[in-house]
Amino acid sequence: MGRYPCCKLDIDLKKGPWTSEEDEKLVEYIQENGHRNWQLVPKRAGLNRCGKSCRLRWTNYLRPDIKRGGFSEEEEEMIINLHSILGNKWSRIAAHLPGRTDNEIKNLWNTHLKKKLLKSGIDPVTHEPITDPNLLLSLSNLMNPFESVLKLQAELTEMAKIHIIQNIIQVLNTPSPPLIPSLQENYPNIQQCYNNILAPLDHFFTNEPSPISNNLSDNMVVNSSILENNMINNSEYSSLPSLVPVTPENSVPFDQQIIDMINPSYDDFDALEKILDDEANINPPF
DNA sequence: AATTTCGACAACCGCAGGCTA
DNA sequence: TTAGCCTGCGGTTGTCGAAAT
Repeated sequence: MGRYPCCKLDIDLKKGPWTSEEDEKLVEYIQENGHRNWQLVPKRAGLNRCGKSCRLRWTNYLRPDIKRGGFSEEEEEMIINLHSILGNKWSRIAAHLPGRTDNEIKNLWNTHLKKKLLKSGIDPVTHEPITDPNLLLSLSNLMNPFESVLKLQAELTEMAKIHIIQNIIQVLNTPSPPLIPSLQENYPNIQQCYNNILAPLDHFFTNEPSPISNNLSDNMVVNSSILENNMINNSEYSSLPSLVPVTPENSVPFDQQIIDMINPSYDDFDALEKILDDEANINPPF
């Protein structure tokens, strides 16, 4: 039954890098006899290697139709496109690139293309734009470990703040029974809401002196125009988690928190942070 | 100049499915 | 029919040269 014993039973077989003499022997033998049975190849070629090792050396390095040298831009693009369709099916990808081996493509992917995509903000697994904060953090570490972490933290903070303001707008636009009757009466449309509530809030997110308070944290450096653009134009804004109504267990009414937030007597940023914390507990943005 | 770290790539390992004596 | 080898494949490791310290 079965075939010849497997070569792995032979413990004296050589491993590791091939010498030029071994290469010569293997090439010479295959050119004369072919390689119908890889287990016989090393024995008949006079090599102290297993058939599997010979096969790999031939298919990945010695084959005459192998294209040596670096990959062109076109080849790299093709690999990326094929990978987005086929995934880690290296042999199937290699079939579309004459002269390239699956091993070569796999190595190129792991050493170059993965990083290239990450730097472009593309997830190398899904080929979609990166949205996972953890992945973004990894990417940041890859590019500029210290500076980028601070930048990313600022961006995440900005997103959280935008989320809060989105919720404020949503509350103000909620039809009857209104969640915040007093505010809705005072600001019946979105423009008025912005003029009277959000515009003053801009000062919370800039490093300019605020007419409301002079005691704002220097860390709040989010540009108000970015904030506005995000609120009005950014499609991601609409994908933020939906508002969870404040429950009676929250001791401070939500409208009172907003009023407190824009009140000139408000002398610290703690309340806004409290709202941010509450929001995070109720409905974490990520 | 010596040593360490990093990147690229060749080679190996182990598994799954196919094949054959 | 079936035991067990063969082949292909994807993941992982090892080696070596270049760059950095």
